[in-house]
Amino acid sequence: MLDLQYICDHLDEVKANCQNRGVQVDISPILSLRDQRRDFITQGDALRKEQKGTSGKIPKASAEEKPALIARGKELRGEVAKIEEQQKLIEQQLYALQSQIPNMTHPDSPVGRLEEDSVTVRKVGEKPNFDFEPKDHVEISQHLDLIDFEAGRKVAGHGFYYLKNEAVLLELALVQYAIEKLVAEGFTVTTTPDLARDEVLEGIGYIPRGDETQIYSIENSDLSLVATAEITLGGMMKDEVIDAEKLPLKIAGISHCFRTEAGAHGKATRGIYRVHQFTKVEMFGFTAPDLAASDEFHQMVLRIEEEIFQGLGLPYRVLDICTGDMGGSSYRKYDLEAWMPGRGSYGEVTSCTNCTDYQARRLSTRCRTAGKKGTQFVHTLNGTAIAVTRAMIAILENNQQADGSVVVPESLRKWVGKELIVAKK
RNA sequence: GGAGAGAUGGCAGAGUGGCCGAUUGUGCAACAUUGGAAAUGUUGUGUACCGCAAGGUACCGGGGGUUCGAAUCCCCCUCUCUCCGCCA
Repeated sequence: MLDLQYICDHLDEVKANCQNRGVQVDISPILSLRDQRRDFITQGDALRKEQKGTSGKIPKASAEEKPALIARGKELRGEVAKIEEQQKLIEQQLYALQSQIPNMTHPDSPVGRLEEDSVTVRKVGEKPNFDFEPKDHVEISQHLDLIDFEAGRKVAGHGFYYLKNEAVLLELALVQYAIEKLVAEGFTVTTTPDLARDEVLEGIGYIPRGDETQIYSIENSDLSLVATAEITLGGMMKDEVIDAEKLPLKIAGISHCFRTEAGAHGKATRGIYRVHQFTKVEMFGFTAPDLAASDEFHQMVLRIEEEIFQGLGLPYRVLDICTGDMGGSSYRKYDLEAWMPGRGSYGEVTSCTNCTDYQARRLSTRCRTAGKKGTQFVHTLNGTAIAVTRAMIAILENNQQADGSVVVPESLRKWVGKELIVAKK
């Protein structure tokens, strides 16, 4: 979330930003809530001060004075409790309102509401020229016996699937390929929990357990299945104070991602494009709290994402995502969309986001700079290295041959163990 | 799963109802001393919130309770360690 002081001092900018982001929220009560909160704190502090003074006098007081002091102490206890309760109520309202306000936006981000308002920064790679009618990944995987949708539906329902045969090798190869790259780039690699506490989800900007939640939650617990390792990686430094000299922290994680995809019915539901579970390698960064540092990190993450797809030989385009299409935590966001011949269009395969201090404030992840007083909230960034299902669609569809076989990208062959995936007999 | 021990400031480690936001050691910083260093000495050294400031309030794993007053007493939870059992 945004800093309360900042919101109050920049009311008009924040309002305009909400407008650009397509977030409907009336932020005008915030000033009065802020003032009420301050009054309760001031009153509470004064009462507690008197309380301390009163109880402090008791051991030294004479027998005659004591009863009056004790009586006053009792009174004060009640008053303090009353004020604290009111303060808590106001703070809940304040928190609820503050949580609805999205992050501020990079001045260069395109303003717009729709996907189409995002700007294509560049296109890289050549789309394949087929001298036959290209199939989509569902047909290809049926022909090559790579994905069992039927079994997935039977066992876990629509949106679940079994990878089979070379698809399994491809998943493992993609993960290995991404991890090898990230180790070379100086990332600390991890495997993360696939579940996280709700407060961590909220800190990152997800809303578990709401009506429109995208999150699977575990009953009778405060745990939810993660929608991305961004959650578990960002949560790693919750409540920590990092020495500024150690920044930036570059951490990557392998996790499974679970999404209910509520409200996505009828929207590209064919195949493994939109599924309830997939495997992903994610990058995460904690940087010093200044825009120069986090912008630089953001560009690095984008560069790595592009190099990963260049290394796979897949054509893609880079989008500078418009204000209406980024999440609440985002300050700036780029997506990579790979060419997917089966759909005849580009499909999102990665995204990378600079969240500035928006997530860090709620997670209370701070840094200490030598010579600077106090602590500051760090900046956080995240980006996809490989989302296995989406990458696999692009590989199968772009590398298909006239005879129905699929060429394995050269960079994956050492793990897949073959150059060509052909139909089984 | 069973039994026990514990959680205090960067770290170590006192503190069992008021004089404790917290003894002390250590680490760190500044200064003094020195040709320079070691050693030594002095001073300082947490975070958050409210306030223009002076200052104030909160925080001893987390939450609740008892009390005029809680690091200290009571209840619940979490985590760590040791032992036993079980297990991929």
